Amino acid sequence: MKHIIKNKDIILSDISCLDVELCLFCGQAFRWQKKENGAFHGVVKGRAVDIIQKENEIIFLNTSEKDFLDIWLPYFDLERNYEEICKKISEDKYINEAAKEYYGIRILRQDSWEALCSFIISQNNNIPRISGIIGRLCEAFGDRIGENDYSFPTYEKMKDLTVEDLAPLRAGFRSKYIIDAVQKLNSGEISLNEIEKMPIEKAREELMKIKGVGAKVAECTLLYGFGRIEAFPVDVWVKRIMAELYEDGLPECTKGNEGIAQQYLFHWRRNKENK
DNA sequence: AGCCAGGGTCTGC
DNA sequence: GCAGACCATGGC
Repeated sequence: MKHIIKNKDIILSDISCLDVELCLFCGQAFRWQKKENGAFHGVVKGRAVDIIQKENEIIFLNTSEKDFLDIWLPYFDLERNYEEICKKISEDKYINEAAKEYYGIRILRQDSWEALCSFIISQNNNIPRISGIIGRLCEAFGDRIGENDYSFPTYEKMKDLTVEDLAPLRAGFRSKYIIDAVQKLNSGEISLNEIEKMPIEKAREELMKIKGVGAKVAECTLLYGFGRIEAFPVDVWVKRIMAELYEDGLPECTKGNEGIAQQYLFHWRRNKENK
């Protein structure tokens, strides 16, 4: 893929396995909106952007090359060869079916704290409500960076908050888990920088020291927050798929890319339910 | 009204 | 180590 600068826009061409709408709305990120004009609006690392996808190009509006390289290129995981990975994991016939129907899903490389916090909120919850809670979290405690845009609050910024302070979020029993994560990160008991360098088994253990972080939330944090594409979150939908199609576990062809296979299967299975 | 949602904790065996 | 109650909230 190539990018050029035009005025204040970045235009991406030679698109390879990248469907922006699918990436943003397949259940891995919770803060994006589709505007009436078809543009996707969101905030990452305190930067708001509008993205338009056309036939053969994707336009990042009103940004800079620096932000494109620092933020949007890693966020959409543009340096990874998904073409090749999809071909490999599609040796399995069901993944092949899912990947044909939803070609262009990539794993978004989100901020690790945002991913951790978001997936703590996700437990025993549904996607629209998760988005609502996170939206209220950002509005209440993030920085206002535009008319209706707020950054995701850092854990440093949330340092002195109590469970009662989170009441307006209507996060229910998850509030105490968020506070526990905030405290463990601020005290240094757990370090996201350290987790990033750990082998995955150790990283899992470390994340699960936080109350409200079990296997599934840890796996989501590793996959979406740390770019560990071998992480394999199993939620109710993936559990269904495993029972229906893969009683003996994932096929060999997914090895090393389990998280990407998971994303295709999750979205495929979840959408099939509504037909 | 009851069930479900990108689950986890706690208790009791 | 595993099953089952319980956890808040909102949509259907």
